Amino acid sequence: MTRRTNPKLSDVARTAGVSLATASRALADPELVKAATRERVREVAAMLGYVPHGAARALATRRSRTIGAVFPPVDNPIFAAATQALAHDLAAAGYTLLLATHEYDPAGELGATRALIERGVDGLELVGMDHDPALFELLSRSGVPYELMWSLDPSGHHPCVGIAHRFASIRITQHLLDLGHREFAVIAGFTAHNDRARERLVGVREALAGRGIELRAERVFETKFSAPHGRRAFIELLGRAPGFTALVCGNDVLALGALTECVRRGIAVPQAISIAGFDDIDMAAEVTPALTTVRVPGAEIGRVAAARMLARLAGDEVPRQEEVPAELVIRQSTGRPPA
Amino acid sequence: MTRRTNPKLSDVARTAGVSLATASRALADPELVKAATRERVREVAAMLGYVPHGAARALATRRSRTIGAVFPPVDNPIFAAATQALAHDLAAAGYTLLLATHEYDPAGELGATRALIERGVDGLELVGMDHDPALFELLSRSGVPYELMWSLDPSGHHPCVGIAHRFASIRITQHLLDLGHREFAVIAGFTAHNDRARERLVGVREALAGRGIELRAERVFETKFSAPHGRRAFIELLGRAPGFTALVCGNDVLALGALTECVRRGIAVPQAISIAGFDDIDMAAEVTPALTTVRVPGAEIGRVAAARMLARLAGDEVPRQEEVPAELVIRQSTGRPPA
DNA sequence: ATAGTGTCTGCAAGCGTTTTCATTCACTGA
DNA sequence: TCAGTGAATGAAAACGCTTGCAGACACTAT
Repeated sequence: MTRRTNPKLSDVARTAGVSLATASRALADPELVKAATRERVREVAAMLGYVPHGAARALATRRSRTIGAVFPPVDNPIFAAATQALAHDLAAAGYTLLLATHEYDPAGELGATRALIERGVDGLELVGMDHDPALFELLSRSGVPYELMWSLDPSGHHPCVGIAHRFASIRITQHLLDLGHREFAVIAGFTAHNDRARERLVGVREALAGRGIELRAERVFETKFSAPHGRRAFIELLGRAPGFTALVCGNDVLALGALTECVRRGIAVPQAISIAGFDDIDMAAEVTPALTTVRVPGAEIGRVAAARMLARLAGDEVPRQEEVPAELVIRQSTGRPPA
Repeated sequence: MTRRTNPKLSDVARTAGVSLATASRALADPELVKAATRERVREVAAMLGYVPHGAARALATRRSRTIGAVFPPVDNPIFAAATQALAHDLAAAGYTLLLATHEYDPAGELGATRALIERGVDGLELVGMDHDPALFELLSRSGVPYELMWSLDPSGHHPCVGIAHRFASIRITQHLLDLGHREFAVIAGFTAHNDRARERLVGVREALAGRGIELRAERVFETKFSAPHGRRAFIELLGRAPGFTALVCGNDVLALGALTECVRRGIAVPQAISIAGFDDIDMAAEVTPALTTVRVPGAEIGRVAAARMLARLAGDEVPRQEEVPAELVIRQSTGRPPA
């Protein structure tokens, strides 16, 4: 069997007995062509199993109907939720998601972004504010519309949708302060190249400073976002500067790691130590004790980002910044400090 | 400021004082052009901020350097892990991932697949064996190389990489049988259009049948893969046909939902009820009691799928089927049944 | 009859690359 | 000196689609 090449539009046109232009219009701008012709073309297309050639179309129309997204690892549940929402909502509007990830490194992110732009994405979704200046330059040169997800831009310069990390962090810290805690420790994500991690840490510091409490340097540990790393960080803190009664974690995954270690060691949570997370991933409500955290609506961010991008591509105006609510969720992992 | 259009290759060529052909070669086939010329072209390209136009290149070369993947919701941690691995490994080889998802529905999957093929993907990754016949027809018509991930094809017809779900399910059920359990219940994922869910359920039935035990219909509940759904299913089973001492779940997310409800109700796990999951997501090891489960190496599946696809695109032969190991992981959520 | 008005269709010029084929040019060896 | 060789370059033809423009045609209003 000879591997016959896929039928192209000219084949459809010829078989249907119309010109290339008419065939194109019959499929793309149905109202421009007489009903009978249109039907004939469509039937022939279906019969031949015609599949449009996206690259050719993209070349002619200068649009790829493709949106790029550059994420840190999407196996982080919160990014997975956003990716899912993004892919789903874009697909509903006829767009497809080109996904690239990086390991929280500026070089990887820049390369990934460049790859997406080369693929001709119509728009680009990025995470956070911290980016290589070369990335912003690339963005403005290429003229691709973009959105920064997750954070809000203090400079008001970039279109973005996200939450106020620092403020949310202040609130959860105040919750612990209000419970009576004075001895704090923090397991943060790496703050280099990550404004979310940084702002959350700053939030803790500010909230404490507001009550005249200083966060001791040896009570802060930066690590990778994973449960095992969270556990190890907790062990490290316990060894290095014990005596804290409240542990604020950079995200839920880290908090769950710390929580597991507590269970393992028989440290009562929250009676001996209170633990707070950030993100409110699905599991936060499922573990015991359920985790006090800040709900970061990842899926909602993905949805809003998709909607904003689609609106912009349709020529509509959207607010420069869009804040989604980050709600404090008090569960069982935080309580009064031991007397 | 006039929005100057992006420089194209002809601009680079003119500025560098060479022909279009030479410019193209200088960037793509460096060895074909004299070192001096090559350098000049490259410098000009960098200076002008030239970014190749992917659609034009794809049209000319008939390759997009893009791989499509169609997943069920990627916010399921196990699929998220595979997506991450896939995107990462493809990127390392200069390919980008076009991601589409669906809600476990054949129509959505078919549409998503068609969209990817229209985008001109060089290869396609799908999940599982259950697909609309129209999808397979589309696949063979278009001639796009594809891989089925997650399962193994009993017919040996399709290229695939995955695990033997039924066998793994039999093993974890036998583990429970060996502990002395005789009263089983199952929370399964929806088995329609999902061979993994179906095979896992069949595995439980077969293992029980092997010991002369029948799985009662009212002890089986199919539901959506989410922790809340798992919890509700558990409550339903408890109300409908109590008395089971072993609960086998279609995946870890369902199992964690059931586990949470046990903790909530003070049902001792594993003393009163043993719970087994499937997948070994990160959280399985973090909860208390830690979950007995089958390790499905999602990231590994993604890696192997990427490697196989890249090899095939490079013209290499790969084995038609590749099985990745699915290991039984015995933790604390399973034990002897109550006397 | 004639001009005027739409509606439908076709021609052909792009879109920005890659790649085949031919050409030029500087060498080489006889 | 001259054909022969190989390396470097250029001209131009694809790749498969969209779309501006103009023509053909059937009407209607004058």
